[in-house]
Amino acid sequence: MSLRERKAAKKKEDILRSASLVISRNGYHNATMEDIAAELLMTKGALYYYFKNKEELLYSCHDLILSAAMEQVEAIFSEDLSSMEKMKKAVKTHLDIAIREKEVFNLIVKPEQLFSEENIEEIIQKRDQYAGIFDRIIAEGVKRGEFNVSDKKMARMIILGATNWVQVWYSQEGKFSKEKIEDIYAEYFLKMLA
Amino acid sequence: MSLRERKAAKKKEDILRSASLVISRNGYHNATMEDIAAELLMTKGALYYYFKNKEELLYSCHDLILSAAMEQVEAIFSEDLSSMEKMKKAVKTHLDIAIREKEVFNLIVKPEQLFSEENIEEIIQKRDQYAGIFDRIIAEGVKRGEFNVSDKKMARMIILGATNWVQVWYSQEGKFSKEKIEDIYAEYFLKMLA
Amino acid sequence: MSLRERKAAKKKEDILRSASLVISRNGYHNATMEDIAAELLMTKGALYYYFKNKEELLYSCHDLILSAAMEQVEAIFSEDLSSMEKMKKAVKTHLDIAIREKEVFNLIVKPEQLFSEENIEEIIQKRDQYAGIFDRIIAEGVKRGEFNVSDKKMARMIILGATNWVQVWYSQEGKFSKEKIEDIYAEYFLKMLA
Amino acid sequence: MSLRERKAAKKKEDILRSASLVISRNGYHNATMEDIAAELLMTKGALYYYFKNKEELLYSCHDLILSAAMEQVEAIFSEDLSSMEKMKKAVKTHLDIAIREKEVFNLIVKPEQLFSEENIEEIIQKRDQYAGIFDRIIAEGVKRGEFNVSDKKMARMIILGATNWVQVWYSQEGKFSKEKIEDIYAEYFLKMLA
DNA sequence: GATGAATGAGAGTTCATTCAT
DNA sequence: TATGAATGAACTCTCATTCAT
Repeated sequence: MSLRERKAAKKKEDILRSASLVISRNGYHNATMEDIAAELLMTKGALYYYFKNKEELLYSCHDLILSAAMEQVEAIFSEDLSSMEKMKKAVKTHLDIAIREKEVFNLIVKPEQLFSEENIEEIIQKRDQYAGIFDRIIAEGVKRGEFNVSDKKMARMIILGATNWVQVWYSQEGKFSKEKIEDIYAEYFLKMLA
Repeated sequence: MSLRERKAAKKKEDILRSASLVISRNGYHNATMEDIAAELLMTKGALYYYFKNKEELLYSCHDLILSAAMEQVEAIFSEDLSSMEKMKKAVKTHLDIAIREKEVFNLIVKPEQLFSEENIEEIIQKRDQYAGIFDRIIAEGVKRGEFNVSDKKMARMIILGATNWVQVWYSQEGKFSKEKIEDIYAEYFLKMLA
Repeated sequence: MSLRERKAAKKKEDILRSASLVISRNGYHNATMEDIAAELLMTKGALYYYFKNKEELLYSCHDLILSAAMEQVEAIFSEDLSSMEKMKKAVKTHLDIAIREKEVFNLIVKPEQLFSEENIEEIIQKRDQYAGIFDRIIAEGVKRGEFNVSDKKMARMIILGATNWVQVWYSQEGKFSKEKIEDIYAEYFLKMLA
Repeated sequence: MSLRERKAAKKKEDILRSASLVISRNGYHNATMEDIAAELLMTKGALYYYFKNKEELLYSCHDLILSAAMEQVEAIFSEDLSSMEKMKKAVKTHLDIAIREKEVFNLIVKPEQLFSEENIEEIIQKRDQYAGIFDRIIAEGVKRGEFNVSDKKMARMIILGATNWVQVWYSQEGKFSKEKIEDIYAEYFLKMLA
């Protein structure tokens, strides 16, 4: 990658970060291109130099975070740990991202309403892929005799649902630290899976 | 209440129902005043006779559903049942509404972004009040020795979070019936609380 | 048609007239919705109450004129006249409209570049239909022995091409009156067809 | 002319050719600087090294073609031929260019709308000069007794109008070959002038 | 000479809201 | 009470043009 390309890539990342920020502040639907640009002291026109349109900018934003999350959780699955340990770490990772990326994470929620057909399929697929890692952890745990669940998929949905929800109510001012929350959530889930 | 007032109240309810429908169909941000009015064969101008503005219409919409939910869950709490039974019924009720009212239910999720200061406080308060009933069920269960949890509030958050999340992925075509989902969810939660 | 409807229809016509005017003044591509609205002391937003979008407004504009032209020329064809008389009158009518509606008439020229697939077919069809009347006049003249042409279609193309071109150079200030132009054109064409 | 200047002149020609191509493909108003540059694997910024702005580029484009046409038709006029032969050849040449340069040729149509005062005068003048050659052919033919027309200018306008119009409907797929069209047009015109 | 990047003005479009009738 | 009509602000997107490097 040439210097130019690296610079451009960096700029794209900056824009994505700015977009994430604005989305977090104003919510997805009130995040205008103007806002996103202003955050970087650019004009909105410049954004179109890097992204075809708003949808693609937002799509990239979403993709960036989901890809990172996937990488991390996949790595955890590959570690040499008990299934309970894996789940504990995976939940913590997921919570960590869900809290940190609050709003952007939310784009995953209703992609059908935000994205057009071009992108929607890839999004759904990636989302399923991500959820699939949790399924594999659970399945492995059941096989190893660590977990005992009546329905694996439903268990995963409860886990991801509850953790996704965290970003709805979580705020720095809350009485619980992020670490504390992560511990308690993991504990409850393991109890549920046991 | 005079006849005129009763007529107006009825019309308001009609509008709210229409709004719920449109929101469920198009998603919150794509529900225009025009759409809502069209559903009732009115013109959008008429809506302003009954509601000050869009926010208030949406607020009422949200309030209607939350109030109904509260009433039902409160009733369950007052019944003469074991805490486990109460929780099971409450979860089922909550799931039932979350699935049926999909989108409108979502207004609860990010009220800060949708409503202005005037309404926001009341919404948060009502939401907390609703969550409080679940807190009371858990507290009662702990006192009675039915439940055994390390942190009550967190347990409630997991339960409501997971159930709220249902509407994100649930769709009639899914392989699980609503009843089946309700049973499994209740089972997992009770295991978690035990 | 109710009073309301008639009022709306009248307004639509006003807009069309205004659009024609602005197009004539600024040229097709520089005629903005703002300009068209300003001409009527409206705001551009109001135009969207009457027309779905700019294309449809322009399409209606074009359709109005072409339809009127068609009606007139069709009537001439039905008259009890010699083919030469018919052609003379048809050419005059065509020239009359081409001169009066200068710019709007030009929309017919390159519809492929201005209109989307939805409208394009209908436009082409109508245009062909209009040209068809001239074809019929020529064919009739040939059958009656009044005209003597090697290729009917090509003759029509020359006639319509030359008359369409009039609006390119014609301007009130020119040394020829409209009537004079019409006479000379007709004379030349008849000589060509003889 | 220095080497440098010659190089620049060559590049200018390349750009003009590219511009013609893009205009022909997309139509005048949809030909962006970006498109024109891309055709030459340049960036649009570079175009501004050779041309002051878009208008001047387009002006040059137009000028190039008109100049070439003028040269050819002027040469025909100077040949030792009957007026009828001259007109036949001139018409064929004109048709040839009109068909080949379709869109660019169209710039001539409404120069008032495309060019600013700076260029407009020169364009009109050149256009009149070009038309003048046809006038001279006709005048010569009249003097020689080959042609018999009531109004020379009008005759020329019909001829150029009809031929200009060709590019509106002509397309390779048509049932007539370019040669056939040229023959028929010439035949009709000569009949008209006779 | 040429590029990548940015600007800024303006276009079309949408929609909550208002108001005379 | 309700409607038709209009407003105005906001938004996405485009493109000719500029300029440091």
